[in-house]
Amino acid sequence: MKLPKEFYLQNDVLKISKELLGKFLFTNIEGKITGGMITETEAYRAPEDKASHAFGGRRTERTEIFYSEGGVAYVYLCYGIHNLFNVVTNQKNIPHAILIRAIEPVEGMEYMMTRRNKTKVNPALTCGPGSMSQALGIDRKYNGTDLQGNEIWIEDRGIIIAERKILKGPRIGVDYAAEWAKKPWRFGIEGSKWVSRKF
DNA sequence: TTGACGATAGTCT
DNA sequence: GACTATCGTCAAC
Repeated sequence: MKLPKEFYLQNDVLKISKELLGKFLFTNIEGKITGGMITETEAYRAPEDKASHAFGGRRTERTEIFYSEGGVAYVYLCYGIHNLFNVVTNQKNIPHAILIRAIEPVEGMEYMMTRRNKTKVNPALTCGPGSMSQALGIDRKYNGTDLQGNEIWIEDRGIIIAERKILKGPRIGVDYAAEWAKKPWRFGIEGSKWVSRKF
């Protein structure tokens, strides 16, 4: 069951970030279906969130997709090397997004290992936002992709992560955002080894 | 037109 | 644990 459009239109990006844990992210790229269960997310809540690219309501060619209605992908290049995949949420003109940082592999392990040049299925394969995107074949071409389509989508397979099983911690790599960097807006599944770093 | 700077990951110590 | 490759983006010149 693909998550419906309404899921992404909810207004509480922190709540959606937690609800995405235990959902299944899939891609069908170059004829290869790959995917897994989402185990780690981070919320970005502009305009007030200094750590967001859309901080202060900034609109540029890159950030424009942030202002779309929820349910589309925001993919950008970080450090000149890594493609980072985000889900845009909320109503049109409200620039909220969720960075998907890690998945537990479920489908198409062979393809993911080839893309990542790895020989084992372990957290290095799909944990960390750059690694995950590479494993799934996501790059900047997919910026703006509608998650209701057949290239990238998220499924609900009936797994619910209880609030008490959700780990929370400060977001990674956003120290420049001062007090906003300290907010516990990074979420993970307790006990999962499929996370990019310890909480 | 140009220069400073990352929402990282892999390698080396 | 420290070091850094590498290039698109953005704001200033």
